[in-house]
Amino acid sequence: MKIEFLTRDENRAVQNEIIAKIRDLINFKNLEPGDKLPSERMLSEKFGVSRSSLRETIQKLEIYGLLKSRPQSGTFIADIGPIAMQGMFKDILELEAPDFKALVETRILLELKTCRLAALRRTEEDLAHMKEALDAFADKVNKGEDAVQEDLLFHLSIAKASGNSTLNMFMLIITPEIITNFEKYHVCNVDRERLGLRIREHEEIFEAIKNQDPTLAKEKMKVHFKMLYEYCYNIE
Amino acid sequence: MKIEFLTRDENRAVQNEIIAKIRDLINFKNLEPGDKLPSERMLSEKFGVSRSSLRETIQKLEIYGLLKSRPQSGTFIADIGPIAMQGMFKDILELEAPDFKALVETRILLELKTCRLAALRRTEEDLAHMKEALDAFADKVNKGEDAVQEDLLFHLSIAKASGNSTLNMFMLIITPEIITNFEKYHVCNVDRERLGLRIREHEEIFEAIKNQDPTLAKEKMKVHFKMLYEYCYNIE
DNA sequence: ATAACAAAATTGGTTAACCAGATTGGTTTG
DNA sequence: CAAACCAATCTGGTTAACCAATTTTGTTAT
Repeated sequence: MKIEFLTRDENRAVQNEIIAKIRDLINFKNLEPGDKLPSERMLSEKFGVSRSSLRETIQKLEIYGLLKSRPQSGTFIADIGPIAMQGMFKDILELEAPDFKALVETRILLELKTCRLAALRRTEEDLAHMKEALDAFADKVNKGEDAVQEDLLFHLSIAKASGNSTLNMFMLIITPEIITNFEKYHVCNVDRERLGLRIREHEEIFEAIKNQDPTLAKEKMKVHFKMLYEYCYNIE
Repeated sequence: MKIEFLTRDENRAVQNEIIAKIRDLINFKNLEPGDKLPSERMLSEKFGVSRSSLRETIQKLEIYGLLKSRPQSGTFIADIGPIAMQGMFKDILELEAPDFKALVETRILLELKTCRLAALRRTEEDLAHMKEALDAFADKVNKGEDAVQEDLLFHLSIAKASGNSTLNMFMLIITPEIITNFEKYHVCNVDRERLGLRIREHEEIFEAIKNQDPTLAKEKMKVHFKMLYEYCYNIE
């Protein structure tokens, strides 16, 4: 158990060292945006790390948009300029692991937006998808079973209906962590009455989106979160 | 040029195939949360793909929180339950590439929040960091040079001051794409008078955060974005 | 029968050799 | 002299062999 975290941290530390070395290389050699980085072989030798570790790190920096690898050609520096590049590197290296509070805070922010956008943009297909998730949640609750998963899937169906793939992606990234923390802190263990209320809230959100009323949808989502919010903050 | 996108899409397509195969495996074999996936060697052979491709895919699914690799032990399925698992897989596979509109929309949402949080939580260190970025921006503008990078770095310093590492991470992810699109569409090419106004807006945001006035900070940020917003929407 | 231990097999991670396509520099040809 | 072409070289991607730690399993001693 402890070892897992240790190796993870070690791994992260190694990767951060490589990131710092790449930053220094770009800085020192005055590499301009669009320039080609030295080949992976050269870099791995120069840095004294395995080529696979280096490739892994490059892939991470590709996610952050700082590098672009082109097959059989080379790895290139993104066109964001040297100053932004150095700033981004600094921030990425200093970035710390998210805590539960940050996750919930972010989730609420994202969902109030996706909800509103979904009301504006949802297609018939989106509605069908949402309805399906809604029914699955209600069924599970009525059976008296745990329904955290179905709950979250309904919210994800809203994110999808928002038509904003960036917001959708962000919701997907935070959702598993949210679920595990919910189960960990037993956020889901609420009484039957409250769960029935939860279904109604979902239905009201769904109806607002169906009727293309963004203001109402957001308002209903806010109410939905209000209970969750105070429940979460009681834990900490 | 065209080839780059082709190979990227091909790569993505291959990865998505592997993701689908992993999903089917979990589904078909009724693997429970916490269960161990077959070894990388077995999977790569079974799927008919290279082990490195498989590892790459596993790493991607680790980012989304669906899998957890433990050295010398195995790859394990996250504790989010089978239903959430299948839903997540579906959404990830259907996720499409973000467009500029989605990026700007997301950015504005994130920044109105980070700005507010920064006003509540900023430390003295954060303030110093922000002030530095602010001055760098003003200097560059006063010299009549392009200052898109400094502009964005000021905004990133606010994200950092928000004390929410998830929001900070999301800002880091979208920023490079924002910069390149800004330069592509020449969003930065505005007249001197407007740039002077931009500096004042930054200063006002900074002051509001310094004075720990979240409402004012958000309001000032909203004004700041109003100009940007209408400018962006004129392009499309 | 059970607990302790050790050896063998299995694991993700690493390294090194290999591949196909892109780049480049020199040569040829109009 | 310039443009076209071709082969040598360099690239990221792939494959296969290797490593160290872990897990399992069989054996032994109590």
